[in-house]
Amino acid sequence: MVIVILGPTAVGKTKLSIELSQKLNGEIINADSTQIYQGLDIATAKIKKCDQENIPHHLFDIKNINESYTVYDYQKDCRNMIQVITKKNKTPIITGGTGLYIKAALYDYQFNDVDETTDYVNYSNQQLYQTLLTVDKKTLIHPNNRKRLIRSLDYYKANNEPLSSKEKTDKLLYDTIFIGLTTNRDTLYERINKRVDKMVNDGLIKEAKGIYDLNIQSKAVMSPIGYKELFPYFEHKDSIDNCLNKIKQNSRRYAKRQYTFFNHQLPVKWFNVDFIDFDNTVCEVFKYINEKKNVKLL
RNA sequence: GGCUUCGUAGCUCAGUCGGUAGAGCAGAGGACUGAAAAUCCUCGUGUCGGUGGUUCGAUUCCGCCCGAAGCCA
Repeated sequence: MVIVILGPTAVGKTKLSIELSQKLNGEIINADSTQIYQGLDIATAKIKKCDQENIPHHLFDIKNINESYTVYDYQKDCRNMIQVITKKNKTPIITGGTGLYIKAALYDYQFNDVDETTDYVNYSNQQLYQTLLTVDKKTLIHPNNRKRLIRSLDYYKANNEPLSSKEKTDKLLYDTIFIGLTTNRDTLYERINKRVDKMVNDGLIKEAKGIYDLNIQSKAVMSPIGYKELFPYFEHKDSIDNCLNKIKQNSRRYAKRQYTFFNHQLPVKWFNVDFIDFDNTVCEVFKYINEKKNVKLL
C-alpha cells in the first residue's frame, strides 16, 4: 500500500506526512521537484531536520543545484524507494506538490529515448512548429510552446514516430491511496501570502542572495518560486516589496495550476483542512485510509 | 467663491464626429509523457459619477448636482 499526500502549496502536506508516518509506520518520499536540491531550503519550504521526528525522509537534498534532475530520474528513484520501504514492511508516504512526478512514478509511464543533438537556436517557433507538422500532423502542441515543440522533434528523431501517437496510460502500478489536502481559495491565498512573509523572517533574502551570487542559471535555480523574483532587487532594478509581491503572486498562480493537474489527472480524495485543530484532519484521513484497507481485505 | 480638467471593468486608462464600449494589469478556466514551483493556451456586461433636457435614440451634446485634481482670488 502506497500513500500519496498531495495538494496545493502551503496547505499543510508536510505536517500531515509526519502525523501519518507515525500512525502507519511510514517513511516519507519527497514528491517536490525543488526539494530534490541541496541548498534550496527556505523558499521551497523544506522540512527541517529537527521537525522530522526521526522519520526517514527520502529524495530530499539528493542533487546539487548545478546538476540536472528530471521526471525520468524521479520515476526511477521513487520506484526504487517504494520497493526498499515496502521490503522493510513499512508504508511509503509520497508527499509533495509536483503532480507529474507523482503520476510518472506510480503509473505505467514509459519514457523513450530522445535525440538531443540538434541545436534549435536558429529556428523560430513557427519554423519548429511547421517542421513538427511534417512528421506529426496530429500534434496538439501550440506553436508558442517552444519547449514542447523541441521535445517532440527530439522524440521523433530517436523513435521515428510522433510523440502524439504514443498511447497514454492510466494503469496504476501500485495499490495507492491519493490523499488531497485542500481549503477554500481565500484561505489558501492568505496562507500563501503569510508564508512568504514568514520565509523572509527566516532568512529568505539571505538564501536567495547566496544563490544569486553563485551566478548559476541552472534550472534548479531558475525554476523554483522565491529566488528569481528577487534578482531584480539584488540588481537594484526593483523594490523589495514589488519582488516579494511577485513571489506571492507566482505562488498563488502555481497553486491554481496544481489544482488543475490534480483534479484532472489523478483520482484524489480531497479533505478540507481544519487549520484550528489539525488533529481533526489527521483523524479524518486516517479513518479513510483504514476504510480503504478493510475494503481491500474483504 | 471663480475658472479649467477629469469621473468608463477590481486597478491604470483608451474610445464612441450621438446608434449602450476595449486594451494592459489583476483575476478566472484549461493543457500537460525527460526543465513541471517549468512551459503554454483561452476568457472582458460594465447602472460609461448622479439627475433633468435636446433627440427616434445619450456613455457621447446641453443644464444642474456630487466627487477628485490644478490654477486664480
